[in-house]
Amino acid sequence: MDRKAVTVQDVARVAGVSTATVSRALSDPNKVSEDARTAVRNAISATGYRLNKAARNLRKQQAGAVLILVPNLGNPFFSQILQGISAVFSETEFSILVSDTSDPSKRDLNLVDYFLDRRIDGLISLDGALSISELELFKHHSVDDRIVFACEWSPLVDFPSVRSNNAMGAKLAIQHLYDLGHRKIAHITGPEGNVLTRERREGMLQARQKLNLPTCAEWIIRGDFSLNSGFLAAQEIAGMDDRPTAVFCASDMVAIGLISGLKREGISVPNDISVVGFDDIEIAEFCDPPLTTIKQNRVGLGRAAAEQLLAQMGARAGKPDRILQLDVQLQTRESTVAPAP
Amino acid sequence: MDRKAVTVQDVARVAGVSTATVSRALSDPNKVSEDARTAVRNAISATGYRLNKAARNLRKQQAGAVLILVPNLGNPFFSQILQGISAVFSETEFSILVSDTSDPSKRDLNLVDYFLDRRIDGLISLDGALSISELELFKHHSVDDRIVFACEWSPLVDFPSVRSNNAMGAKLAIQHLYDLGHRKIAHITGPEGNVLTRERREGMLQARQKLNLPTCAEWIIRGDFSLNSGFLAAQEIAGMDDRPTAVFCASDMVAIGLISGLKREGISVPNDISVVGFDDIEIAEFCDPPLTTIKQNRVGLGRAAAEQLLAQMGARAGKPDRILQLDVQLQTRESTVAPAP
DNA sequence: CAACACTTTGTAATCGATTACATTGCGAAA
DNA sequence: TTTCGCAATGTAATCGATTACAAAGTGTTG
Repeated sequence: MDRKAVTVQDVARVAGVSTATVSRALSDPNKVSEDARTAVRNAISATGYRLNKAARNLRKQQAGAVLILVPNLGNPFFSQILQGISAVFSETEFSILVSDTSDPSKRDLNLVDYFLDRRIDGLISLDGALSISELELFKHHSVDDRIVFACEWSPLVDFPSVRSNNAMGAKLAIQHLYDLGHRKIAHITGPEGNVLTRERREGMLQARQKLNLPTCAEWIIRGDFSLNSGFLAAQEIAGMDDRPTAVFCASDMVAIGLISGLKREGISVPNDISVVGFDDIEIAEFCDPPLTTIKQNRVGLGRAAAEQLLAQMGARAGKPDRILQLDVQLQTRESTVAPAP
Repeated sequence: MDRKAVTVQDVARVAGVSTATVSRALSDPNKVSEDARTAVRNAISATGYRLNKAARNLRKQQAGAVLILVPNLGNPFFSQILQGISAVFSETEFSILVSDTSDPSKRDLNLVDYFLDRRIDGLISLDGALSISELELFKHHSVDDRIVFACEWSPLVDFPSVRSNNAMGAKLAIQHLYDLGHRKIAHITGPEGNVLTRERREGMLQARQKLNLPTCAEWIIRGDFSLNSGFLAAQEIAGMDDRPTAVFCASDMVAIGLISGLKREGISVPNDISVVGFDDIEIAEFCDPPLTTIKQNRVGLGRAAAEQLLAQMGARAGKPDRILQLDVQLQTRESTVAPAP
């Protein structure tokens, strides 16, 4: 195995200084003299010293890690946010732990235990659906200042949060369809209870009202962000007496499933029905037809969340912007055209 | 903040035993008497004791974490493997660290340092393209028995590896096209230097030879697994004098890009050209046309890799199966039909 | 020159769990 | 009865870095 570990003691001996000086040279170089600093530096490379994190963590009462809660790791949407988070933390001392909240084997473990066990110093949750009891435990143990929501968030608490401007996205989508001449616009929602579902639906309803568009209960179709829910919605739409001329979907996956389903029903996109998605996932550009959608900056969202958490863990006085909303853009492609006359 | 931490000392005092007994009651309950065990149990719930991982790790000289190297976190293909890995480790004491190997900020950090710093006890790499110097460092520091490759692997070393049977997948694809009556079959490869590219191409060439299919240098088109490389390949194919009647793609993304590109060239899939993908990503079923492809069990692959690593870290005597190949299946959909007469 | 501030360094306690080693007590074997 | 083995427990050293506190050295000011 490994030869015996090199410790600060060894470095101190070789450098001819005390362990305190070695430690100081490493953590706060201006605290020691020029001479000591170089002596330590030399001794370190001579001995091949490596700092033992476990010892440091024990002494400093910290963990050197943050936990990222992901609703579904297999979903590329979330993993790109993770990518942004990862990019930021890779430049720091912190490691990132990743946990899938849909994992049933972890359901009985309280999240707050991660903090209490000192396994993490902070938490970023991409899952807005944390239980109220969980959230209260966070507050009760005063770790709520080391938590940030990203993408999704919980309406039950006012923890800091980084998110896309979902309402704006919905408005952009409706306005775009309106400008093309559409008046009969349907919406396929996300899963009930999800904050993103709510924001996008509200944004849509507001835009609709402002533009004085006709409404029809039938035109609000429940979905769940998945391909399949879009596919099923197609059948519903095909069977409607008063068919909409355009559909705004709560996600690109829904939109793709919808287009696939409509085709099967003999309905052509965009000739018969225009479709707008939400997210701008990579594949949107290569669909048939290429998908008009609302573009979110996922990697940027992850980065922003990571930076927010770092700022909070740095215990800078005063809470900075608690809610950061990133702009979204309309990405026009070929799935939307003016309605048939 | 937190009230002062409860330690084994406190538990020992309350339970009326020594710290050694408390520790033993926790780690190896049969070592202590029934009485002591219950006394400790009661004292723990009375005091609200939580074990300090940093202290344990320091003393036991371990990290309680494993590192997962992912070539590209934003790619759903990898993130589903990650999901499988996560599911297994969530039932153990180990946390998982995730690192994106495409992250430039980490390029200068030697991976072996993670081991030497005792930040991890094991490593699963989804990236087969680790540098030779990196790999040699692993061996040099004798940590090569705590590493497993998943999905991809490195041909430079014989570390344990869990992978899909890529050659078999290629053969299934070619055989399927052959059975439909295709003889002129093209292939869009993955990026040069990638092991998956090699295995799939070799498998294809072998099947092709066995079936006595005509070859044509033009029909092997270089790609890189991406949507865009498929899209570009479409133009190449459109311009060929002797056009193939079917294309086997090294990934579903390539296939989707290809179909999108062919359409743009006025070539219909599957009527003019049949297309087979590889992976069976979720969206394959909802493409137009739904994609015939080779199905890999990604989550299962992640699980198997995680279990392999656990077995190795458990230092069970004897090395078990060093290379585990998971079967793949042909998933027939509508992008393949008999060639036009 | 004395007094004071400031920088640099060293000594040793500390973080909290684990475990080598020592000790006790009890029953079985001789 | 003595001796041996085994189970249960306790004492204290240990893992390796950090840091409170003390001390020594340097320079400045009145």
